[in-house]
Amino acid sequence: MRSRPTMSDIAGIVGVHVSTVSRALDPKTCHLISPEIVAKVGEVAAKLGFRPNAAGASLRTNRSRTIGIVVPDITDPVFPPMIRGVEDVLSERGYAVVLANTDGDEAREAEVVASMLARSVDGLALASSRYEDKLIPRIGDVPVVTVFRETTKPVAPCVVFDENCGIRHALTHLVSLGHRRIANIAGPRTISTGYSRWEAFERHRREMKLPLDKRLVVFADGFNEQEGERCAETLLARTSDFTAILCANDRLAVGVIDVLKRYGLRCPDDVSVTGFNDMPYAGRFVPALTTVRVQQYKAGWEAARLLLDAIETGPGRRGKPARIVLPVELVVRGSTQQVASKAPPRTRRRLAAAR
Amino acid sequence: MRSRPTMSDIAGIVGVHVSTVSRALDPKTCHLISPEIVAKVGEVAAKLGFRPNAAGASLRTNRSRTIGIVVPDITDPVFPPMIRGVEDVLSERGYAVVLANTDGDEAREAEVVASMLARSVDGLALASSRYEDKLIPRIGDVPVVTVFRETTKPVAPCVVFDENCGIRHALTHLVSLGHRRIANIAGPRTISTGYSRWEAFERHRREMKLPLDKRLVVFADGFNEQEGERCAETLLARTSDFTAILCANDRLAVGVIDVLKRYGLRCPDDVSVTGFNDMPYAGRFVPALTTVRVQQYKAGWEAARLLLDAIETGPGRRGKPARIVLPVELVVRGSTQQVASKAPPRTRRRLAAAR
DNA sequence: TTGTAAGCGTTATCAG
DNA sequence: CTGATAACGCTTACAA
Repeated sequence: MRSRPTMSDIAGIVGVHVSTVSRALDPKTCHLISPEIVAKVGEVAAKLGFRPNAAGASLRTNRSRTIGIVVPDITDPVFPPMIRGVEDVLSERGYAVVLANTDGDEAREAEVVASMLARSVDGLALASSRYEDKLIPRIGDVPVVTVFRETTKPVAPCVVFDENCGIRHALTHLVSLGHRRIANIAGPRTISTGYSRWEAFERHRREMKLPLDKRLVVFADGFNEQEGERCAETLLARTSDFTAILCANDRLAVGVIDVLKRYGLRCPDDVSVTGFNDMPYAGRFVPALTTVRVQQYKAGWEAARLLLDAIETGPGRRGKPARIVLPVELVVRGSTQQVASKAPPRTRRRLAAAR
Repeated sequence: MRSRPTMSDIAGIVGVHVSTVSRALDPKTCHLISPEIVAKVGEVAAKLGFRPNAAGASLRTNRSRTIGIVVPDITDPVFPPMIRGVEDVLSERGYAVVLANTDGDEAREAEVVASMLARSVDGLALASSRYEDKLIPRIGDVPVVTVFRETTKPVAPCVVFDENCGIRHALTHLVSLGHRRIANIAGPRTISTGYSRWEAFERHRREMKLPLDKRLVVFADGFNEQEGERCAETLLARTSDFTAILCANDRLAVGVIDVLKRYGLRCPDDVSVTGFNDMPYAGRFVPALTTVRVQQYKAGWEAARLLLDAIETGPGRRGKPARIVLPVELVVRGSTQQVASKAPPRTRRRLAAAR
């Protein structure tokens, strides 16, 4: 019927005071204690299987050696590597990670953040923030970083990807294959990746002097296959006058390709498709996705470093928060191909046939 | 410079004692307090944005409304849906989830479990346990369930899949396609899935009177693509006299298919391959994997229910712990095919050519 | 180098 | 119905 051993238990056995035990056990203060006692205390602690009660320490210090990670949905394959990156950095420093999903719901996000704050997390990594975020300023004085995403106003440090460069690479690639009429399945502009990938597409479309046709741009309400399908349907209902589709992420691209197939259009033969993220296994899909590779694990890793910095330097918030932009890389695979040279584009012909 | 509001703050404002505030705020005890005070307290709490300090409560009650999930690697696609299942059940009940990876390392697992126990988790969901597990009995009196895996001795409730049935389905399927010489890339027998899938293979191989050839069985040291590749190399170095390979999971199968391709063998034309788990996107791979679908999300969901039961009924340890076996389903896709009818098998011919 | 004592925020027990 | 009080396990001035 023994409950967990406490410092008093150890103190009792060794014959010293709890505070001595506390000091002996803490690497930062154990030099204040005579080596013999430190040894003795360590020994007894080990024998009893002592584990400091985090609640006691947390109550006293207002720190919990716990950080929170908030993601829209852990089931989206881009997040696990990021989470792993955070965990690898933090667990080495003795931090535990509490995880929550929001499904992109703002109210839910507020709830889970509140629940984490109630648990005195020492920091928060948010992969769920909106571009115009109202939540972060309300968090107060616990360090926050955003990862994969950022906010319009630089209210917290962030780790993001070079979206602009990624889109430019994808577009340049398509153009180099002879594509001119390129559709864009864009992400939700309410979150930074959606916004900036769309903006980059428009910018480079202009710079590359590609034709402007508003029908070729469709906005998804989320980054998933289902939305990819819906947007592809919308696109095809508007026009079939395109030879390539640039998608704001891989899951959208997957949905798009499904719909193309359903309409009797082949990818890449009839329509080239690009994604973004290089999600795990994207190279094994049929067709293998041409996409922009981002460093998911690295992003989590860097976010954790940022968080540790902020936690350990205290609230020394001077100047703008850090903004780490990770480089990206185009990965050319099977979903893109030289445009069919002869007019009329196969797209149009096949679509007509499919109807 | 305001720190987080506490119950005393509320008590001060409302003009009652902290204990009254505590009672008023707790749904279980608020009926003891006059409705007006309950209302008033609730109001002030809301206005201040009060959040109970979990550390205080935890210190007092020895419960934290937190549970731990331990997985080998969150980056393995089978785990996120399971984790999501756990989270969905628990977060609704106000529990937070702390997550840790072990990479299958026993010492690491002991560490993270200890770290979670130090944080007074109310329960533990382990997807990282070994078949002969020494850790669980040492955990003491906090409820544990294993998920995806079980232990030889039923030391904790578990949620597992009907491995035996799954393997039987896969094998029956291959046999119905005319395959007789079927290799098995088995998982590590140190964990229950590896062991029971291998055992099921042997059992049904005998029952179906398939030829016994020890060269056709190779054991992986882990459930990943790299091990799949290594085992396929080993297999091919031993013999090429088989027409199908049953793999203990999808990631092994993916690795196996890579190696086959490298050797100039096509899947499924030359060799049929089956996986296990139906990991996310397995149907989009090339070739689309024929595999055994398991209910990953459901497993997490059930595990969480089991944990809640155990937590809320207290240590009512009577009889054997629950063992939930979830049904599985064969999903036939593109990686299996009728065996080439004419001898000699193409396998042998192509392999010779490849050398 | 070690002991003392206070207190972190909450809840449970006991009075009133 | 409400208040007083103690205690959970730990850290940290401060005192010795």
